[in-house]
Amino acid sequence: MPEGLVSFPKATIARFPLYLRALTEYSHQNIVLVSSEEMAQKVGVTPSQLRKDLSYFGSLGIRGTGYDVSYLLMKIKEILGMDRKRRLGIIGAGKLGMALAGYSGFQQHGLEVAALFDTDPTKWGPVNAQLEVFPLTELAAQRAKLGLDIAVITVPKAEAQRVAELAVEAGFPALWNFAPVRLEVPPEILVQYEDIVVGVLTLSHHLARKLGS
Amino acid sequence: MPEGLVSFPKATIARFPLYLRALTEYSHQNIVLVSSEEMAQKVGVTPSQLRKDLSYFGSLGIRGTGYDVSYLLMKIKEILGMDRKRRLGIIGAGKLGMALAGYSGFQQHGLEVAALFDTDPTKWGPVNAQLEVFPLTELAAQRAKLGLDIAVITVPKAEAQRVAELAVEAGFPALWNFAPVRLEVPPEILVQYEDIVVGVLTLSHHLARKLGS
DNA sequence: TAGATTGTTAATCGATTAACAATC
DNA sequence: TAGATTGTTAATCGATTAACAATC
Repeated sequence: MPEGLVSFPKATIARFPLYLRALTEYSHQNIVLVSSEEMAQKVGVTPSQLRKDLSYFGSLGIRGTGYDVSYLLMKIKEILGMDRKRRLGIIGAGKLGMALAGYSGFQQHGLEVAALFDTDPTKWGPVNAQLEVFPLTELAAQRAKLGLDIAVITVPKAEAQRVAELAVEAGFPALWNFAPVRLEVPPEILVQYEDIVVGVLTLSHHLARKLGS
Repeated sequence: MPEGLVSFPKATIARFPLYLRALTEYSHQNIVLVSSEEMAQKVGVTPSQLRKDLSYFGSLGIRGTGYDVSYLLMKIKEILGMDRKRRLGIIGAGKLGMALAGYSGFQQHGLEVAALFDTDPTKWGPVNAQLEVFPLTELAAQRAKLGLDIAVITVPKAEAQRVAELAVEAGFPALWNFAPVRLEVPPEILVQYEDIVVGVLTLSHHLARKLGS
């Protein structure tokens, strides 16, 4: 299927990070080939769905044989934009912001926390050898200087909208928002919402139905 | 629509925490009535979708008038199982586990971190006045004693499956898994997966398409 | 060639939206 | 009653699955 300017099912894209992980593991185990059957089972989807998902991006397997692990790994990294390093700027150097800054899982996915920003002067300064908390007023300057791609919003709910607007003005093309509010931004800005409470509340709902309370 | 033993669209349930938040805010602002139009706009869904979602749980509004904020709030809390307090036991007192234990947003959603567990003896003991890290061997005993409902898995990937099995043996009906692996558990056990990297990688994908790299 | 497994089509399933009758 | 807004139906849209032809 030719690519062109089409966009792909949201649900498909959301499964690619899972495929990525499975393939990384196969690669570490020196497994060279996998079938859709085997990999689907590992990831928890149907073989049909796995093949369909991959087919949106071309003919990535070998009929009668399966998928070449390292080739597919490369393609999926490309699809997820991991062939180029993405730099994150975290706005809000509170508990959550600092916890994210210290998260070790980003690196292996081509992501790097390159700066933090805060309005509180007591927080300004180096965090470690590679990382510094800057005044929020330096957002635009540091975005350009450090080549930041994604603004991570970890400020309190009440400040999230204002901070989002600052990030847009500063030239960020994408926002990753941890504040539990809907952001009003121009349509060309990409926004990803992250909400820790949604998952556990749906669990709570199912628990209530299951236990009858 | 009568309830019976039917289950509701997953996507519908996932939107209820958003409705909950909007209603909580209206309530704080002493707003008594809202229309589906107004509330949908705030949450970022269509009015049709909001009304459809609510309609699965009965006739919760007043035709010609709108929805009574406090009544709807009560119903949604009920639907999400928030009428009863849910107690969480966090397995893995590492960085992530401790960060979750300190998260202040749980309380207002009827959730409470009531215990932590770890195999490392240097971590055992009180965290603060209300919270203690227990040896993992005490999982079953403390689950029963403290009335824990949900096991939160924050151990490294390699240990997640083993820990999940221990939690099931200990009698937990639900698991909230932060380790990036699929868990094999009996079908009656509820499992919710949480994966911080999925969101930002889909953002990275869209960014790659948007910027052409 | 025979066996295996992909890539793709068509059928099915589920979720969203638009429109409007019901009713406050 | 007239105006407003819900609850619900039917149409649309999108995603998943099953089946199989293509092909290694």
